[in-house]
Amino acid sequence: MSLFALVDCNNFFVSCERIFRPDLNGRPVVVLSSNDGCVIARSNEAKAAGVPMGAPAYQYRELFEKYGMAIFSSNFEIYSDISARVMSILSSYTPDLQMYSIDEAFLDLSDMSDMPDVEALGQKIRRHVMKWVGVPVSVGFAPTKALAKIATHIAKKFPQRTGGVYSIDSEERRVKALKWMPVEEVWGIGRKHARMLTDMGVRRAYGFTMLSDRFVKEKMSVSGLRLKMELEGRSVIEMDSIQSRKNIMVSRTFETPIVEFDVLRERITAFAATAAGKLRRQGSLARSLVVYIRTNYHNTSAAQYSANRMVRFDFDTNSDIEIVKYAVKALGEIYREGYGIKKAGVTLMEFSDEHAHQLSMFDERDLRHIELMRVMDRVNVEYGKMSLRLASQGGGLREKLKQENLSPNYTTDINDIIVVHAEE
DNA sequence: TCTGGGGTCCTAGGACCC
DNA sequence: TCTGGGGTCCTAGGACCC
Repeated sequence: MSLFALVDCNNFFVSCERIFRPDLNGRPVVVLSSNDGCVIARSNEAKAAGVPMGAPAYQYRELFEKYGMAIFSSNFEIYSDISARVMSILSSYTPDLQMYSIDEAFLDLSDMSDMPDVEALGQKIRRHVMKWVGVPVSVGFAPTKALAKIATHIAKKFPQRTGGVYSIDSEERRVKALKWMPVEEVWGIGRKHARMLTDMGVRRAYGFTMLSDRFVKEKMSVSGLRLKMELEGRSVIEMDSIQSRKNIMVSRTFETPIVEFDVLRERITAFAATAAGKLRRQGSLARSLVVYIRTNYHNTSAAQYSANRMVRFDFDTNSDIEIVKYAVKALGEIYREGYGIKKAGVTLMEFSDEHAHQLSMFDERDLRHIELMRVMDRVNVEYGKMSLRLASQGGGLREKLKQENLSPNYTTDINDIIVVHAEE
């Protein structure tokens, strides 16, 4: 019998900001996307005030004002750091941990020698994370990942009754949960499929599991079928760990569209260099990349253009210099004069392990790059990001980003470390 | 005037090869 | 006149996730 726990941080980005601003507990808080464009995290109070997920910030200024909401620009340096601390605590419960996203992880407890008292275990995890990191979490237990998702959903939705921990550990609870769960909130059923299902009169997860396998597969492909099996209690969803990611993407939306090739090249260069740095940090080499550019699709009156180009390298590499060279080449092939490019990005693909890599006789990799990159990464850790960079990448990633409400990097930048005033 | 960034998986069609 | 079938790669798009 399989058993999974899903641990999910509550309103994660907001909770991160509150660690350093405890005065904001109980007050409405929102966190905005890059460029301060739209809302990507809300406290319970902000949700209650009617701020939807993904809301464009400019449309909600009045509401923010009315409720005296605290507004933060997103600070992913802090969030990643807090996330790593939470994950490290969770991994002390089982080595079989799959970080599913920045704020949640599945713990595979199937191999535990004796069946744990899940209620007690869940509470222990909650206290542990709260005490050592200061982030509230919800915990759900179930025999499959999709059911554990629902269990966590229930724990979060009814904190008073569940104490933040819920377990789907009997057929009775499974059916009860599915009969309660709205179909559009089920993990794996998105807008399109939810619409199709409710149009047919299927409004709850339970109704979805009553459909025929054939129908589900035809309309929702094998992913839909796997989901159905999971909801029925058969564990079939496997997940790779975050360490074996298949792509690394760096992209940005520009505040003002970019028309000139030289400006665009500078941005693409910065994206490629940032992606290469991430690649080195996870100890991988890449074999290919995709560069994409597109105009603003919200602006329907302007001429639209979007394109992407894949290039395969002559050899596996993680050098800024090589990767930037290929990215600029790809950009050159898709660039068209006269379009205002609103968003662009670089994705690295086809990874291999840096250390397992065998130098072939025909390997054209310039070995001097390896040492150069090592030095560059070291300098940047010691003296701050972007201290050392390629001349062609301009001001780097943050250039032209609007971030009016950015919090300091309390935990990751020595200059921003929190100061405690002690009184006698 | 303003609308994120980073991922995964699946399917279908065309090119090309034998 | 007749005009296969299987495999792989690439591209593009759709749907979903947090």
